[in-house]
Amino acid sequence: MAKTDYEPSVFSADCSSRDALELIASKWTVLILSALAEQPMRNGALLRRIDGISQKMLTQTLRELERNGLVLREDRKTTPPHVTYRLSDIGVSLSSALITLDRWAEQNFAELDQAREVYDRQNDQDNPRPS
Amino acid sequence: MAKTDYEPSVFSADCSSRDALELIASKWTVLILSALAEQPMRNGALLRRIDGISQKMLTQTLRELERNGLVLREDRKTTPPHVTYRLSDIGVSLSSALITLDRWAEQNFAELDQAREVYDRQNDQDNPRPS
DNA sequence: TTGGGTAGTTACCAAGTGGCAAGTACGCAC
DNA sequence: GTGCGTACTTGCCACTTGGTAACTACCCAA
Repeated sequence: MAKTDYEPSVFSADCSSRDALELIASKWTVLILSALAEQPMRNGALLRRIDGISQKMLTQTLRELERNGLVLREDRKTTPPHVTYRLSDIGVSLSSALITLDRWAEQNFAELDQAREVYDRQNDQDNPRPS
Repeated sequence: MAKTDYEPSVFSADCSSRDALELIASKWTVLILSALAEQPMRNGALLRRIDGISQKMLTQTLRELERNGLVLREDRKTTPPHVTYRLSDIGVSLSSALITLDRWAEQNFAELDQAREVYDRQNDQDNPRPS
């Protein structure tokens, strides 16, 4: 049961830091936490900010983040519903690392695209489709 | 076709920086790049360093990283085979951000575990399983 | 001729991810 | 009482992820 007997390392499958890594190293997690780092948001605002996310994935990911204490959910219990999500302290501590990832992706995606093109072209040459 | 017409942002589903984010924000990617940041390694060494990874996922992820230019594959074409993987320059530029994630997970997983326990206990109370 | 050593590849299968669309809840304005 | 607005929840279904195990390739040593 006690997983903390191990030297805590993400390289060890038994250490629950691996679980933590799996949670935070996911596309929707990165985007949601980055969005909430800008400012606290409601469900609808997140839906609009994060292009392409579905209601289902948003709710599902928010629940998981809330469950792990990274996001706080404030429900005013009004009608119509008014629910606000914000980062917890520990969520804030994570968000800067995640935003670094965002920026890296935004600054370097062109180079990745180019490398992919080169690689695929070479691969097509190596394995030419027999006509 | 030209995706760069958009303001490049991971929040836009059409920007290929989103694809880049999806590539780098994955568990095995983070672990492999972090391992290679320590030193260049061969297939077997990576298998040993990254506890729990299968040969299949290792090869698959390495290919994808190579395809995107983050990892360089050096094959000595000897028998028995001797293949070394190392980070490219752009891979190195990414690795520090990824290692920050590793460290965050290692330092904070206990707090996440605790939050999860609290959340689940409350949830069980709210929805008691009818006996 | 058989087995070892390295780096794979392939087939099969179970579980998870994620989209879409329809349904739920509920008090308020009309 | 009908519909609106918000925040979900559910069911269905396709696609992806990822594990296991067996197989390939090649040269060398015993």
